[in-house]
Amino acid sequence: MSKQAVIKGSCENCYLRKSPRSIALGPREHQLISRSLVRRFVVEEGEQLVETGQASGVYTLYDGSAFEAITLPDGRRQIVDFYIPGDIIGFDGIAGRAQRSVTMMSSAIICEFVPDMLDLLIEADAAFARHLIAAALEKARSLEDLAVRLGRMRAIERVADLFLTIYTRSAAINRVSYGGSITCAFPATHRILADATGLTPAHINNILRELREGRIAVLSGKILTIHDLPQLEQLAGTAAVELGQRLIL
Amino acid sequence: MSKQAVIKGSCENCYLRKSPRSIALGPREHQLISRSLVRRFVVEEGEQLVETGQASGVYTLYDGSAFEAITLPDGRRQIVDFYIPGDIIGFDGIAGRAQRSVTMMSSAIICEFVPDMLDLLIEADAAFARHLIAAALEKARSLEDLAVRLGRMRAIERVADLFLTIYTRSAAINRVSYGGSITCAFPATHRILADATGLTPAHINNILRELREGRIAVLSGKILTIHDLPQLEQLAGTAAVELGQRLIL
DNA sequence: CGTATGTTTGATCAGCTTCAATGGAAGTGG
DNA sequence: CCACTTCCATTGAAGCTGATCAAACATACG
Repeated sequence: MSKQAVIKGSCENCYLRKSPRSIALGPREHQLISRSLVRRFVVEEGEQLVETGQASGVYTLYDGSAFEAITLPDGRRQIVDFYIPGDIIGFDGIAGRAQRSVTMMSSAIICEFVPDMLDLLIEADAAFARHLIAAALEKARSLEDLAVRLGRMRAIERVADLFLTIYTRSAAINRVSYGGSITCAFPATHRILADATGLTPAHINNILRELREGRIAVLSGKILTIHDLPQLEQLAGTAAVELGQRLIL
Repeated sequence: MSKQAVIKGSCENCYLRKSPRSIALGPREHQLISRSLVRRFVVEEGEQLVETGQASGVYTLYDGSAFEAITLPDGRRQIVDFYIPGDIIGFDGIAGRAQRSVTMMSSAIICEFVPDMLDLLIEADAAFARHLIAAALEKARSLEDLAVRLGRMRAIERVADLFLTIYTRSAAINRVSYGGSITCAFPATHRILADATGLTPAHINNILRELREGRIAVLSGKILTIHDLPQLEQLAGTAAVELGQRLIL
């Protein structure tokens, strides 16, 4: 955690808010958000945002990508969420929770807010409280999907489902390019994929080859390329859905 | 869904609220809750609370036990949550979400509230909004634990972890008896255990035998008996924690 | 009693893990 | 600019965990 930067402008004009899927907020909320912003800083690839057990604030991922993992006493690790630009990190209090960590998959820019910002916003506006509840429930929903993936899918289905999720979420923030094939950023190593799908890196490698040779999807050079979306959807057992609006701080 | 019953008394005096872990509410909240209660009715073992795709209200499980499951197109099923008395069902809108169902594991009594009760309460009181957010985040937290169980634990650890969770949550509502061994209600079939742990009924049976012969825990006659809590905790990789306060509607 | 549902057991097998070794790519210091 | 290091991807052999399938048994229930 390093390199504090100068903050220019207000959060109201944040580029992340330009998205049509960004929930509209009132002037009071904008003011509260801007005032709650503490700093914006860079976290390098591989570094963790919050060291275990430390107090922390609320963050948003301004740019870059990251994952949240839970580690068992013997070192086994389960990745429970991926973060992309615009996502709120730590509003569920990662800091107080042992063995939970957020690690950058690329060099990232983080906005840090004061720890009690959410309380202030809830107090200020019932509509905002509803947005926060919606955000929390959306997190729960995606964790339920993760449970299905881990508990009841075979290896290739798990990877397909993960890829589809990454694609869907990237599309929701306009970070997908459609030039013949669909491509979006996903700087995950095989180990990261393994820890996200409950598999081993060796087997992930087999699955990726299978997807590559089937001309379904390729992960290479930190870029996910989807050649055959219908087939990916069939493997995942779900169609790629358009995501609804989401809260941007 | 059947047998509508007469409702006597207000929610303020609900027996579920007697627990020391029940979050204290103000008079206005009590009034709003009581007024939002539509009916109380019985759902029989094996029946589902919400048929897929139907509109529904918000419920609490007044008595009995249930599970929430997600079903894949080909019939594979993952149980993502268990419910015990006092739990709120459907505040995340199970009704609108395909392939999601809540099934009773025993004959159960359900309190149904009006669908927009939560909005009313959020509007009425910021403190209540915070409780709801806390409840949603607690749900997310337990789903993260589920992900670890499914993704990174071996079979016996998964079952031990599940048993520990059931015990911890039962203890939080005073539904555990400590007579030499620890016992609490858990009317799950092997198939239910299998769908909760990502295993098969046949293998669940092997694991239960192992736990039984190791004098660690026994599941028999809808009762979970824990003979050796420390060993169960070691298998699960966690100590049984005392749960904090929770919202009772 | 007969039926349905759940439990128990065994044989066989597949999917994924484990372990080990090789190769490639990117970064670092001389 | 090269040698060195390090991390990651790739591959293969062997083995284990847990799945699958099938059948017998127990239990509850109408």
